[in-house]
Amino acid sequence: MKIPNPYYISDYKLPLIEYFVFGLSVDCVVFGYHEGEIKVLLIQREAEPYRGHWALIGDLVEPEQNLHDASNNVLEKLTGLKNIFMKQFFTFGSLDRHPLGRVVTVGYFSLVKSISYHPIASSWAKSAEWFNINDLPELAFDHHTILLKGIETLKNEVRHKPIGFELLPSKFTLLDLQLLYEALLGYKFDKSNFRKKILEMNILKPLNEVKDNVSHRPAKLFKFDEKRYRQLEKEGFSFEL
Amino acid sequence: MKIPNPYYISDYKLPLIEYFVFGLSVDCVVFGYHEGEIKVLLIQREAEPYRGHWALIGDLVEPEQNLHDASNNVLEKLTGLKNIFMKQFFTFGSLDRHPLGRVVTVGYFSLVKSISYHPIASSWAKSAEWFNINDLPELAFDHHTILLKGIETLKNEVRHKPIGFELLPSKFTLLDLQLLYEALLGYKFDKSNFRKKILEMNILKPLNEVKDNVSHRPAKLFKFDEKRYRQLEKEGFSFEL
DNA sequence: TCAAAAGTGTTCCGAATACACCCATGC
DNA sequence: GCATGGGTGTATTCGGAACACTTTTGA
Repeated sequence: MKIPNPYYISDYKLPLIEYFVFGLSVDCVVFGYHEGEIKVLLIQREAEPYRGHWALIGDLVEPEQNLHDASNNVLEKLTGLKNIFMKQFFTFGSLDRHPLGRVVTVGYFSLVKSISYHPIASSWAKSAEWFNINDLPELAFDHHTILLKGIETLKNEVRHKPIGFELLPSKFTLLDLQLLYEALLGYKFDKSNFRKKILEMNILKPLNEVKDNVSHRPAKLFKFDEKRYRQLEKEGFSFEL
Repeated sequence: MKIPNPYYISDYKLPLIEYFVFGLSVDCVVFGYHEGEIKVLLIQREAEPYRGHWALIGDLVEPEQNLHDASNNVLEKLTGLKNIFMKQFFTFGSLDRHPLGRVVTVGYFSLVKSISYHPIASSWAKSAEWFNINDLPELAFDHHTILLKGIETLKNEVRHKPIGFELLPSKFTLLDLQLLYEALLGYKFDKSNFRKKILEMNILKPLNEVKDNVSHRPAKLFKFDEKRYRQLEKEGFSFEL
C-alpha cells in the first residue's frame, strides 16, 4: 500500500522528511524447554489484521520507546513474563510483509527458564500457548520466516555463548544440561566427556543440594556462575560446545 | 522530538496507525584491507544535519524499497561501488540518535576486494576516504557506536565463516591470506600450520599461475572455490579458524 | 652465493573420544 | 537384589603447536 501525503517537520523543511512514514514493530521469538523439547510461545491474535491467527509476540513500537524496552514491554503486556533474557537478531523489512502499510519489524529472541506454568494471555492476545518447534500452526504475517531465522540464530549462538542456561531452572543437574544441549544441537554427547568438559570450564557452582524423590541415586544440583563467567571471559576464555 | 498529528489510513481506522511515523535508514560499514591494515570507508557529509562531518555510508530508505536493496543502492550512489558482499548486523533505535526525529537505522557491513582505486564521492557526499580502523575521525550521529558494533561483528564472523576472502583480490597467495587473518584477528599464525589447515579444508582452488616480479621464489596463486564450499557446508563441514 | 620468501616434514603435547566400570538410591 | 540413573577412570586417537628444514627465485 502506497502511503500518500509526506509529513513535514516545519523547522527544517528538508526533502528527507518525506520518508518519515514507516511503521515499526518488534516481534519476539520466545523459546522454552520442557522434557527434551524446544518450545516456542505463540499468541492467538484478537485484533485485525490476521484476527484469530497464531503469531509471534509482537506489537508496534511507540514513538518514545526504544527497541529493547519495546520488546520487553510487549512480552510482559501479552503474556505477563518479566525480566527475560532477550536479544535482537534480525530486522525484516519486505515491502509486503504487513497488509496495512510499510511496517519494518525488529526480531528479538528470548529464552525463558521455566515453561511449567501457563502464560497469561492479555491485551489483544486471545490465548498464549507453547508449541513444539517441529509442530507449528500457520502463522500471521511473515512470522514463519522470522521464527525460522530465530531458530537458526539460537542454534548458532548456543554453541559459542552460555545462553543455554537461560532455558533451565536456576538449579539443575548435569544431565539436565546435557539433555538440553542435545535437544538444541540435535546430537548426543558422551556423558563422561560432557561432564568433564563443562566442569573444567569452571562456570558452574556446585550446590550442596541434590534432586530427590527419584528412585535412583540423586543427582547433585548446580547453578550457572555468571560472575565467574564474566571474569573468565575478560581473561580470554571463550565458551565452546 | 515529539511527532504530532498521527497519520490515519482511511480504510482501516485502527488505533495502531498512529505509530506509522518513523523514519528508517540504512548505514553501511564498508571494510577494506590494504597492506596489513583494516580500513573503513567514510564519507564527508554535504547535507544537513552534521554537514561537514565524516559519517558512514547511509541514507533514508525509500517507501518502496526493501532493506537489502537500500543498502546496496546507497553504497553505489555515494561511492560508485557495485555488487559488494553485504550483510545486516544490527538495528539501532535510540530515541535521540537523529536530531530531526525518530529515525531507526539498520546497520549493514560490507567487504570490498580492492581498495586500490579511490572511491568516487557523489550525490551529497563531499568526499569519500578510507580510514584505518584504529585512527578514526569524529563521526556524525551515533555512527561511532554503529562502527564499533560492525567491527565486533566482523571479528566474530570471520572466524566461523569464510567471508575473509571477500577482502582479497580474487587471486591471492597463501601468505596474503595469512596476513589478512592476522590483521583481522590480531594474532600471528605459524606459516606451516596455517597452510596445512586451510588447504585441508579443500575450499581453495589452486591456479596454474604464480605471483611474479618478486625478487624471490614466486608464490602460487589460489582462488576461493565457492561452489565447493557450498557443497561441503551441506555435508556438515564448518569453517573454523 | 646470498637474501628472502615459498613450501615441507617431524616431533610433541593436550584435548577429544570411546568405553568400561563402580556408586547410591527406591522399590 | 536389581533397575536406574549418577558419577569416575583410562587407553587410544587425532589435531594443533612448535620448529627445523629444504627449495626456488632475483640480483
